[in-house]
Amino acid sequence: MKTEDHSFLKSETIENVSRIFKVLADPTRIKILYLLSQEECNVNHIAEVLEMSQSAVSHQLSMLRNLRLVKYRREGKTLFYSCDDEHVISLLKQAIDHAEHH
Amino acid sequence: MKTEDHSFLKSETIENVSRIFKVLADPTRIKILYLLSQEECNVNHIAEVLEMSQSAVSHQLSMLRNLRLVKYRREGKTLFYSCDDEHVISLLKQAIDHAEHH
DNA sequence: CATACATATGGACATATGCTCATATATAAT
DNA sequence: ATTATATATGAGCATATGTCCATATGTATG
Repeated sequence: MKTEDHSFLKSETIENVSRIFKVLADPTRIKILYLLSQEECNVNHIAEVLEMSQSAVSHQLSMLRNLRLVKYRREGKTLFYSCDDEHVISLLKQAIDHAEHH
Repeated sequence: MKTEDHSFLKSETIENVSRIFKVLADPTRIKILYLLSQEECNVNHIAEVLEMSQSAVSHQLSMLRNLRLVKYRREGKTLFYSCDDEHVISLLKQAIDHAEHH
């Protein structure tokens, strides 16, 4: 196989792929996304369930929002977050499956 | 849905999932793994094709070796690396697909 | 308008990560 | 043994990341 025969990835593609996996590479975000894949949650609920500070959760949600991986709806003072990217959840669940069954 | 109804992830699972995605989160490793998914390569070839230093490539291969994502065979002075985890390659290719077709 | 509650955000700090540089190891050939 | 080639590795450094702390913003209620 010669060098010319490679199918190279566009650097834009590489950056996007990297971005997806970076999100999924942090234990906290894994927990948040997995939780949200099961049910819509408000911020304090996430913080309590995952035993994290409100601030830490909010910072992570901010990131997930910017990347369009979660969305939210408001109900009074409360924001309910939920998943907004089925494909990323699919990647996550596959990895979980793989990790659990070794 | 009550807190008790959640199916929680074991912390060991979370760590393993995180480990998988951390590997895939770096552009350099994405390129290396994608290249190796196409053909078996020796270290210098990888360095040339990806325009990286031999040292940088070798460090990354060391990591990928420790995580059993790549294997190698020796031919004289030369080491030929190839992929050794089909599941991780599958995750990578899905993400590439997703990133390319937006 | 004052207060309380829910969430967001900016700055600081500690840790992790990936690269470079220099050097070590391994193998082959002379 | 000496030299050349291929790869590995340790130390150091610059950048990125995730959390805490303090504070700001937004919304409802009295």
